Amino acid sequence: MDKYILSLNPAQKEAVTTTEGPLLVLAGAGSGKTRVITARSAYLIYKGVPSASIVAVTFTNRAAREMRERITALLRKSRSNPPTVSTFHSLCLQILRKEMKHIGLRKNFTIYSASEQAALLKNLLLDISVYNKQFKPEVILERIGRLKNSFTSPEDMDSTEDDPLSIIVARAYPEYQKTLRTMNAVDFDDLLLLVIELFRKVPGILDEYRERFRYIMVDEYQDTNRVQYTLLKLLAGKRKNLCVVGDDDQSVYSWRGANLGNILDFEDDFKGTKVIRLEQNYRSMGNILEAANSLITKNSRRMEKSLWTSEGAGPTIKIMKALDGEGEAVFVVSKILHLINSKKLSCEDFAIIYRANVFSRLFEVELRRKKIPYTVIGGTSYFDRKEVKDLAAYMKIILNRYDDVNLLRIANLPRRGIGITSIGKLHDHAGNKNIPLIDAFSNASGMEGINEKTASKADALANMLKRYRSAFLKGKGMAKLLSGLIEEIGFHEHIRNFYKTDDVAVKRIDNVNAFVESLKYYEENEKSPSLQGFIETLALDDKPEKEQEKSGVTLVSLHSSKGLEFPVVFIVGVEEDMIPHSKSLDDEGGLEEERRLMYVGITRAMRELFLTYTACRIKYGTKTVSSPSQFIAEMPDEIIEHIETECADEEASAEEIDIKEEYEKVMAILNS
DNA sequence: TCTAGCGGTCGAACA
DNA sequence: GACCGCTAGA
Ligand SMILES: Nc1ncnc2c1ncn2[C@@H]1O[C@H](COP(=O)(O)OP(=O)(O)OP(=O)(O)O)[C@@H](O)[C@H]1O
Repeated sequence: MDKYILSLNPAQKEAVTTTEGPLLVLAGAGSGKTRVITARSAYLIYKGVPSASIVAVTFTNRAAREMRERITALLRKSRSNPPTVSTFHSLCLQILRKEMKHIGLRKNFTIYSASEQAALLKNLLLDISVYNKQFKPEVILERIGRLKNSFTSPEDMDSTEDDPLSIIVARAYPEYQKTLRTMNAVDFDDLLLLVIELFRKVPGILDEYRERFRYIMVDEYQDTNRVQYTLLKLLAGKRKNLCVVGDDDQSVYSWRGANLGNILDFEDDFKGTKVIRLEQNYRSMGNILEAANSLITKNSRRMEKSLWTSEGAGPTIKIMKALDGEGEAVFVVSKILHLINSKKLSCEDFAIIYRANVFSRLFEVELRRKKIPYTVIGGTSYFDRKEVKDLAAYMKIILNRYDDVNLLRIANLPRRGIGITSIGKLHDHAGNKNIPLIDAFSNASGMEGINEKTASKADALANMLKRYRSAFLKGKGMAKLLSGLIEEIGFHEHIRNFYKTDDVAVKRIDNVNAFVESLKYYEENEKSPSLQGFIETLALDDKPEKEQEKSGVTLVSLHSSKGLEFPVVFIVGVEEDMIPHSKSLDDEGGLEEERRLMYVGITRAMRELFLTYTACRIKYGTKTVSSPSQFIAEMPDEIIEHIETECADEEASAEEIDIKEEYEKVMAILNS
């Protein structure tokens, strides 16, 4: 520990040893902000503060996991437990699970993912007959989310707006909240909002948590929203031992309500705040830093900060134009191979960073072709696969019998003779009688418009789910149970029917098996495993350590790359309409946020940075001409170098023919 | 009630 | 290109 403290610079040291009162660490990329939080946590414990009194909040579960590991390593000698390190959402979920009775949530409530939210909203719009194809559920959800995150309850909604979308939102929002509660479900926003509601309603509980979390630290503070801010303010209470670190230039989540005001006004909101600036960058070589600095100064709305490095200039920044998306992938991967061989770098030293997750595919194909291992962060994981989501839906309705959305999903999957019309009738019946859908299934016999055969099928389904419910809730041998369920519903046959070709079906079945495996893994590695716990893991994307193998080249979106670092970084698809994204430009301040995103990407690089773009790209199935991003021109000419690609890799042209073939093969694997 | 096939659409990022 | 919703026909 002492040694670690010594390795900090004076400004960092001051931040670490200022343990009481509000503290704002404001600093640019790579200046050691995260390290301050890690060191400060360890320092507090070292000074005798119980670990249980400390909470550090990070933005992603991945970041939380890494920080926990680092702190644990620092504490090795003292044999203390690590403090709570968690995201806002996980932290709030933990609180809600314990205190749910105070705010009317029932046991085993479900967290709805984006697609479940959309399914719920769509059903409900149809029910109250305001469904309008023009306004997609996602658009309405975004508006609802914005209302929720500005603490606008359905009651105090401004009803003076009369454009069609606002009218629909006004009708949908109250229903949406009501339906979530009847289904004993919450969305991501609710996790935080309900905790705030709880704290306001039951001050005793708030006091309890204030006593418990005496020291609060927040990483990536620039990306917190009003709700998160409110939560922090409540928790910090009079003690105000709140330490936040952030960089206004790295605020890239305005679409989730991130509010720069939180960081800009921190000093006003917390009187007596100590502000510490860190100015030395320990991550990047000079040229990289210069490119980042000169880009970001094009933004008008920012806090002045300086950032320097004691490192040399290092290599120039390489800009590369490829013919098309595939050419870009071929170039990047051959460059990686080349650097691995010539500079003794390992795969883990490389990252390929893109604006949109779809980009990962092209690179995955090429990496596989060259047999280079890689890890994709974010995007659609195999937990998002249809067959996995179907099984998860079974588990969710088993866990929470009010979860109509997931019951609807699996009611006739695999086909069991309960068709759309019957489901519609059952749904209406449940709605009229105010009972959960599953009860309508059990009482289907004799219901108008439902024939006996269907009724008995519905009843059988309800019974089966009930049977599994009592078995699963024991929390033991769940993987076996799931296998049994898969068998009983004939899921494998269903998949074989559904996907005509053997190849694809086999892959899908592999996914199913992998899902069973991950449940098994969870059971074996969790102190007190439960169905609920496993499902939460899925919802919060909080996978256990070992399952998250982090080896090989990293593929990651610009957003998720925040906080990471790599010796060599490729930012790909650096094109107009991509970065800046065409859809971002309508928003107020959209261009500046895109520039910050680019800034985040650039500053991930330690030694070498490549930016690539294409001459044309396939968009929505048609070839479109692309042009380099305006951000490229915003970097000083002296430090950039344009390099040629055509024939950069001699093999490439010779292998051209193979590529097509292998491409198809690999795509088939990836798609399954 | 289910399936195949067609046509329209396309707003990315995350817990 | 991929996904969704609709329609025709079994
Ligand atoms: N005092 C120091 N001496 C040497 N290296 C340091 C020091 N502080 C931090 N570093 C190193 O600098 C790099 C960046 O640190 P860190 O991730 O904490 O920065 P950050 O400000 O959180 O960056 P970002 O905002 O870009 O996420 C890390 O590799 C870290 O180990």
